[in-house]
Amino acid sequence: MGEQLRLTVDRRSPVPLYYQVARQLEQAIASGEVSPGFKLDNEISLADQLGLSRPTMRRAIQELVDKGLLVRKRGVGTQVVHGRVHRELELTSLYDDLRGSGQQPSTRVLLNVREPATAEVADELGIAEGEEVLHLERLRLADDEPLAVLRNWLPANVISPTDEELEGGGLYQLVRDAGTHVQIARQRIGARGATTQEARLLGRRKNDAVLTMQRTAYADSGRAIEYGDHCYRPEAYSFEVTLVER
Amino acid sequence: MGEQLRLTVDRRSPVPLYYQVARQLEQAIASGEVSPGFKLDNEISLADQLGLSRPTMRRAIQELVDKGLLVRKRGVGTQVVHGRVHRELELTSLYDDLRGSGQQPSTRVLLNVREPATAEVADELGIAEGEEVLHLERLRLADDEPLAVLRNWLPANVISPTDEELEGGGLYQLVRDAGTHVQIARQRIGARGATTQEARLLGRRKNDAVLTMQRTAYADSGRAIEYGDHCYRPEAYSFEVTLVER
DNA sequence: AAAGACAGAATGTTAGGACAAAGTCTTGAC
DNA sequence: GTCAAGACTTTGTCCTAACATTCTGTCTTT
Repeated sequence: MGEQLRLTVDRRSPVPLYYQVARQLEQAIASGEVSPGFKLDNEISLADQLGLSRPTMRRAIQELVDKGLLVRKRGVGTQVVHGRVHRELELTSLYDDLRGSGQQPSTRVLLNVREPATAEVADELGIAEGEEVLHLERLRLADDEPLAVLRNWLPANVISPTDEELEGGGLYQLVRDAGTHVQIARQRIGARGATTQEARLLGRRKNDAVLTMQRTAYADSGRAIEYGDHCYRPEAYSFEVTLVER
Repeated sequence: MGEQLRLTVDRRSPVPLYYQVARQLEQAIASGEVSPGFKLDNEISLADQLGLSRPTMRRAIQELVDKGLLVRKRGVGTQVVHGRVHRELELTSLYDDLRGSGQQPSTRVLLNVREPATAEVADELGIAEGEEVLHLERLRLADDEPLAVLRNWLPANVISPTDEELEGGGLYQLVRDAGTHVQIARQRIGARGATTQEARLLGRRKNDAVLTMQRTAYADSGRAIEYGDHCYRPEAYSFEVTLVER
């Protein structure tokens, strides 16, 4: 297969050079322009071809190694990994994920109130028990099929959304629009039997298996922004993770 | 809190300098020697203190930023993140995870045979249907409590373990001992009701919720090394993931 | 013919310097 | 007193350069 990687960089662009190269490489792999096992030219040669220094070229490659798309071996070279490539578990909202995969997401707001934080919520958010928090409960649907029950608690001053705003998009979009940058999130993924309420909302029976996810998200200031306790219909949703040995 | 970070490097060690520094920083954070919100000295000053160049110091810090332990902001500095720090989902075996957390892992071998690959297994391993594979089924216990049912398929020539070897440790250890380096793995995490057999093994009832994980692992050669289909008792096990916005 | 020595090729680590961009704080003008 | 301009601090990007380490294949020797 006459594979030939053609990369370019635009030095007038404000986008970092290593980032430009990484995205093009990623695109070439995702589109199948280069197939699994394809061996890249060595770093120095690639850098020369693009008029870059080796560290910059190396950084671009490293990005994709970290993502699990390329494999490097000392003394040998760099190859495109074998096996299917799929979308990563990223810091995106379920809403955006669904739209990205061609489904039609929608939201039903079940609860949108302010209340004092319970001990559990206060602990997760790192605030005092009883402090006011925004409590949201939403039912997320994909193509009008119930997919997940989303329960979230946010410190009082992060956002004050109307029901309409909640129905029009994802929670993270609202947080970003409010000028808060979500930097890091910790998730715990598990399973349990559905409660009566969850079963009713998801169209299942009580104690049928549901996939659960608890998440605490932090802003770049280090402050906790959101605690979420979600449960998903397992036939319709699963999490994917790629692990790379460094 | 009289916090003072004391780092050292050993230039005679074959361990890379950035790695030495990263591990010490990680240790200091994990042990609580520096508390959340602690502001590190700037990169140049830290590099000077250790007699390192700025790129090396920067790389050490980057490692921890990627792990979600530190947060950097341009013009401001680098801080230890708020919130609890817990063990990462890494490319380690369940066996090692359990031992690391102070529990006593054990294994009961249910099946250890060679058989022709089914279509599903062949597809996951990237081999031809009907090609010989090693098929393992194990029950993993923690402190004599059943924890997970582990089903694995490996290409025929990777390992040939005895039941005793399987009972003495994790699968990945055997693969490593055979000289194969596991480089990357893709995992899909979901949930479903337990089958009759799983329920019996795990001490649950049929259709009780179990947490499931399907994994395909690849060697650094790009060849698939293992396909696993595991299910866990959800009260006893969950997956943790840290997501970092870059 | 097989085993070991050696050279070549590729990535891994480290150094040191320069400038850019973003956030914070001080200073000065109104 | 308030607001804006500018100085300063700190991380972000990029460069050149050198040497180390590991793997592969070849060539020599036995």
